[in-house]
Amino acid sequence: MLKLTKKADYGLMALKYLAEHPETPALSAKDVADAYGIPAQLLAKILQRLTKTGLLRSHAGMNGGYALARDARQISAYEVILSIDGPFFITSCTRGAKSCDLTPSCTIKEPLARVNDTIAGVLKSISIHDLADREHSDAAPGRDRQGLVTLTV
Amino acid sequence: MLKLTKKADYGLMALKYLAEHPETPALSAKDVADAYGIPAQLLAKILQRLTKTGLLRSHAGMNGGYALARDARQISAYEVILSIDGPFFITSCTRGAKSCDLTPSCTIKEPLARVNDTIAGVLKSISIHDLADREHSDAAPGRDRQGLVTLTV
DNA sequence: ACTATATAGGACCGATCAAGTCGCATATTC
DNA sequence: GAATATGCGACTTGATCGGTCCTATATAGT
Ligand code: SF4
Ligand code: SF4
Repeated sequence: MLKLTKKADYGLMALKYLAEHPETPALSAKDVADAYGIPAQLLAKILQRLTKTGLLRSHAGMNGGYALARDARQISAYEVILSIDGPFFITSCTRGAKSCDLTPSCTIKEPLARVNDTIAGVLKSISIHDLADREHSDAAPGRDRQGLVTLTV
Repeated sequence: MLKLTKKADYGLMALKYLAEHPETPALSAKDVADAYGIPAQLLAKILQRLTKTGLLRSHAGMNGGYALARDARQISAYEVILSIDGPFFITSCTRGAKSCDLTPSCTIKEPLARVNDTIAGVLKSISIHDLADREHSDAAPGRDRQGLVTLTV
């Protein structure tokens, strides 16, 4: 329950890795997979998905690979999860097609929808850059960087 | 991914229902199940779980049933989910026993752990009472009730 | 041209887990 | 003692996740 898929996990790791190597023009799926021990074929498909949704730019052939399509600051964890796992919903209803059959009688779907939005907001407030540049975290200048999320049930 | 189990859903609904009927000494699992169309046997086991974790008080026999063990304000959604679905973790690692085998090389588990805490905080800030008393939401007095959650990746 | 490298993507499989059912034991009230 | 209700474990079914395999295509270097 409420568990991130490993695919999304891997995707985040890969994007972070790409963000940490801005000098290289492109890194292959195998490069990234080897760096962490992720199954190469699996990661390949994940990166393909991220490419199709526009988060990555790919280049086939030798010395090919993937590179971030945007600045790491402009890519949110939410987008990554969305790309890999599809629409983000914590409840079974709101899942377009075959939802929970007691949707009409349910009285908590509205409040839960708000919780859903809140969590989505948290994810949206996290960028790949945030994951990557951990080292300067404490040495950050006066204005501490922190996302404020308001939750009104 | 990141989806609440229906069991937790049902549990929240049931608790809310109990919170809305404070006059009755106890409501049976069947009562609640019929009120929403939840499979009775399934809900029974959920309520038993909630009883075992101390969120509900049960009474067997005729006119028996369940009642909230505490005030609805003192029961958080987090506790409910925890009781029904077990420990709350969005990642596969930190799952005590058989975790992800690339835990050592993973570089995002720490940031994700912080996200985990943030989401847990959101859930903790929601009480059964919040789910139940929806009607006076807009008519609330000056100080608007809203949970502030700080997220520092 | 040929080959090595790399992306693109479909088919498939096994393990796990959620959801729900069944059966039986126990407690309580009438 | 019958009706009601909790308590609890075993079980079945279906979906989803994690992962593999196989093929097609694109590109760079020799
Ligand atoms: S309808 Fe109510 S019970 Fe069914 S999934 Fe949505 S929230 Fe959960
Ligand atoms: S170790 Fe990294 S990859 Fe494995 S589960 Fe934890 S976070 Fe996800």
